[in-house]
Amino acid sequence: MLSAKSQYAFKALTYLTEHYKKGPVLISEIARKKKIPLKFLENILLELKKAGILDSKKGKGGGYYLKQDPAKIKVATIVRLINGPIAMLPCVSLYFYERCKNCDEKSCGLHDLMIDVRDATLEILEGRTLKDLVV
Amino acid sequence: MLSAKSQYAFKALTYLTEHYKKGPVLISEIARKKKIPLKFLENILLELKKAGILDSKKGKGGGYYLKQDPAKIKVATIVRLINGPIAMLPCVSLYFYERCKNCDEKSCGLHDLMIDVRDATLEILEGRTLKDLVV
DNA sequence: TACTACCCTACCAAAATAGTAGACTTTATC
DNA sequence: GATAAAGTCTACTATTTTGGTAGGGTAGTA
Repeated sequence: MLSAKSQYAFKALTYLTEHYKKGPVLISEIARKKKIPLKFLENILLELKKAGILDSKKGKGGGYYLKQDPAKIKVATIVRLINGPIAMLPCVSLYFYERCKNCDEKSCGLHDLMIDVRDATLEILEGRTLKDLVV
Repeated sequence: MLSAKSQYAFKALTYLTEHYKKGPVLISEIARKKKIPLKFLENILLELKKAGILDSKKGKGGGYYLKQDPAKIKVATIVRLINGPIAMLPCVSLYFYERCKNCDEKSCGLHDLMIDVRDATLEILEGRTLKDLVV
């Protein structure tokens, strides 16, 4: 399941997508409109900025805005960033790989199955962008 | 990600699948062979028994065994039982549905996306059984 | 230079996860 | 029927993750 943090991130990003190219948006405005705890949202937006998804302007008239075209920001990227691995097992994760304890990957049926699940999931998450989230 | 508990459950079930129709298997044997903490495994097997997946025999010569044909036990069933929801959002879960806070499901892009992810995942998890986990 | 708004570190509480303890019950077999 | 084997059950504890808060620092703009 996506964490609350991830859901907040998507709500904020959706809001910023709707305001793309319309100047910086205040954290407090996003928090109010999307009903997200203000300080928690600050952390999330800062994280997205450090990852290169958002940029910000300080001082009066400042705020956050999308650094790239929302049609170029994949949903998969956001999930990995805020929520962590997409795969159901560490040993089949592309970006967070860890070897399994006590399980030979070459002869593990669960391993093979979870690769299929991962690929099916990625096919969707890699193919959709923030733009697709706005209806 | 699947919890450690879920991974233990699958290891144990795989072992029992390999011993299907060969009489009861000791908890301690499974724990030793699959390197699972004994008491933790006890809880897991008991849970699987209460759910109707396993059955057991008490006393000397006792142990656990699969109640049904491993080719008829879906992976999805086990995941739901031990790990919980398969969907990435409560509002798109078939078995653990909960309404979203502050999100109208009819106009939520994330909602629609996650339904697609859920269906792609289920297509695989509902189609494979314990038998498929044994290579 | 004062105000605004993001930046940053640290902290805290609650919930979920992982694992343990120990007493109890049932059953096979000698 | 005694005994030992083996699952049953309740409860507890420790650790990690998650969700959220506090408050001062820093930079930009008018």
